[in-house]
Amino acid sequence: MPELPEVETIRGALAERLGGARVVQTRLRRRDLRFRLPHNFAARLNGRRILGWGRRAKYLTARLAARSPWQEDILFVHLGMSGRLLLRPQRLAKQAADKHDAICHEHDKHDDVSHDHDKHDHVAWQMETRAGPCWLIFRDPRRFGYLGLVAAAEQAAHARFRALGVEPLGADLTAAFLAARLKGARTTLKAFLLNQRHIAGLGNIYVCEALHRAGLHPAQPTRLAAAHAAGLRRAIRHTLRHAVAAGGSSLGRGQSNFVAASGEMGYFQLRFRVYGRAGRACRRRACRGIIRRFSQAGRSSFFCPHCQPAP
DNA sequence: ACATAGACCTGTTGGC
DNA sequence: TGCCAACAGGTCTATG
Repeated sequence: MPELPEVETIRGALAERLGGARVVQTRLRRRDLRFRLPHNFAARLNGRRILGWGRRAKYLTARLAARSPWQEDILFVHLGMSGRLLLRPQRLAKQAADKHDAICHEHDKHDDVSHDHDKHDHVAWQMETRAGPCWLIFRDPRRFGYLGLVAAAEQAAHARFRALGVEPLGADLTAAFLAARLKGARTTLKAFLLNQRHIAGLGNIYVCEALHRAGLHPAQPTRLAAAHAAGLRRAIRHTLRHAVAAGGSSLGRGQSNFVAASGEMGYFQLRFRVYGRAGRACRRRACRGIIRRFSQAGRSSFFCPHCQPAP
């Protein structure tokens, strides 16, 4: 789910709903996420006000007000593959929490929201907002996601952040920068764009989409593609901006895997040009190509053989 | 420096 | 219907 557009969509929703909120309490159900939760995690959060919600690459960040004698901290959230953040009104979430704590009787599995707790809800925060109390829930079945805390002044140097490349929608991603990095790399476009050390925030979906928009084959060597840096840059930014405007993507049928904080979901998946469309017609006007899928570094790549000629 | 494979987890889907 | 294999938005590590 969560590539840059999804995280950005969640950030926007949280900023709206939880801007200036105060953490009342933190409930932990399991600490063994991809990385273990920090010690004193709950104690370091409880009582603090959230000054703002941000995003760096695929990380969601919350800036926590200084509490003497400490300084401002950053709470960061990586959603991994299956992570979600859910907002629940106080009453419903309390029922869910109590029910969960009461050690799992069998519970009915239909869609009654008042029973909508889940065995994969690992962390829950009770928040006091302008509009009243509510719960923010971190749910992640696969537990590839994780949370962390870092002093605001040390964020950039933190192990999870220091190696990250430029923001794809930021001013640092210039054609010249991209061309230089492409020339210096000895790999394929697909691997290059997935590598967060160059550009941070793209994942499998948006790399496939951006390469199609740019007319470049995912297996093309980066050195040969350096001449197309300007077009590739444009395609990346175009793809991401459209996806953010559409509220990100939600994959899976019936039940969305991406639910923004307030419950709405993204619609960009309706506009995929290549991702998940193997065997279907290319969507570019007047193109008769059929989308193909192949495996690259263990991940699926999708491309149109007409628009993206083999290297 | 890079490619590949495997690891970490659980859930869903498609074929037989 | 059941069972099983393949696959899924992401890193991270080990090995060649």
